[in-house]
Amino acid sequence: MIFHIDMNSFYASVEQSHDPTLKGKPIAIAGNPKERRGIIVTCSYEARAHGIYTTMQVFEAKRKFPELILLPPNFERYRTASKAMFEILRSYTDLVEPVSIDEGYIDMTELAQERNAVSLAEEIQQRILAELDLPCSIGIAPNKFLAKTASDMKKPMGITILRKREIREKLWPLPVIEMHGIGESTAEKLKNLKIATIGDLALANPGLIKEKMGKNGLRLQNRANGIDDRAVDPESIYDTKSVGTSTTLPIDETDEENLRVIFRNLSAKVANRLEAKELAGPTVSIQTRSSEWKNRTRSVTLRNTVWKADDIFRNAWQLFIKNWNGEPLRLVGVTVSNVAAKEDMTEQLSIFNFQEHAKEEPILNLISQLETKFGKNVLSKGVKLKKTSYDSKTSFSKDFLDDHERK
DNA sequence: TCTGGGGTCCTAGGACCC
DNA sequence: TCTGGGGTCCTAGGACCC
Repeated sequence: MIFHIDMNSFYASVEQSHDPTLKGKPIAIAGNPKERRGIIVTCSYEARAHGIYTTMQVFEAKRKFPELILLPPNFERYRTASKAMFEILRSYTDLVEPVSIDEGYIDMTELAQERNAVSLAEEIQQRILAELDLPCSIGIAPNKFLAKTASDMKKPMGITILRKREIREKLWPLPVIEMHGIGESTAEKLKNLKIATIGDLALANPGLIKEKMGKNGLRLQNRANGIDDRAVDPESIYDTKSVGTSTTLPIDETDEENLRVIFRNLSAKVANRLEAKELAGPTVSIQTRSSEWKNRTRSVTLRNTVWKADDIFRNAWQLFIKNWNGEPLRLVGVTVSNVAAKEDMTEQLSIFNFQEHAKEEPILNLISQLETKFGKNVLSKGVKLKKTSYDSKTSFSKDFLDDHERK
């Protein structure tokens, strides 16, 4: 018995709860109202009634509906409300899995033995409304996928049950694009296979699906048949894989010095967030988006984990300089991935300490540059960094030598 | 309607190991 | 000198979600 709780236009609702004079009014949260590239992040139902929607450009929204009340985001406020909401959920069971700031699953199997599921959902919904002044929709179903689908069916303040035996009647008539996990691209692919509705997908030949769409296709087909065995996992929230930040630039940028400053700032931001979460990781990557919307990523995996702004920046900048052809850039980003809790990396600590205090900085810098340029495999396994010397004879992998020995 | 910023997962190829 | 079969790790790109 899984519940999916989905907060209704969360940011806008939090603002309305914070300032009740905004209730019943068309409001929207916009990234940066003054920026040319600001977009609508969330808007109230009143705003939606006037054709305003998420991802719409701010100037377009204003043009369409001049009376729209625009508010800057206040993420601290949203995080606080989110925490309080999940605390209410946890007062029912520990089996709470936050999915994002405004939605999560709870496994109510045990509680539903003694109490009616709908009345439990009503109570949760009423408590969130009474205690936090926030509306939500709840989906009730035998698994995550159906619960998520159900919570989407009635908004705001809906409670929807989706039983397995109702799939044919309630789920199958919907177009595939409505399905969680299917976006524009997959919908287009399915269209070419003459699959238009979720029912078409459910009943399609699995061999064909596997052939054309791989294992993801089969998973989607299972979901269409109401099959989903994912457990509610309260720990998943602690399982951060990457920490990154990116920014769309005010103008398409071509100036290397400006870009250097931007990369420095992005690296510092990532370092701060890693620090706050006590995470570090060995992989540094950069993202760029050209003025023609061409996206690129470049990454390097180092022998050490990094978390400091300087180390992140040094590697990010090397990656950038190595790959940038001078084209105007609309967006740049920096990410550290494969992260893990810092205290879990005791094995690495001696290397860090050594690196921090090394007198051999030129050597370490050289290694770092080589790694950025040629990848981690520049150094073969079992390389020893000695206190006073670096044994170059045994330290380069075969591949690297084949290509670069002479140099 | 030409589109922000935070993420996760998957695929495919290549290098490498035993 | 060329060959199986099992596997891991890394990189780049893409789809998707909120």
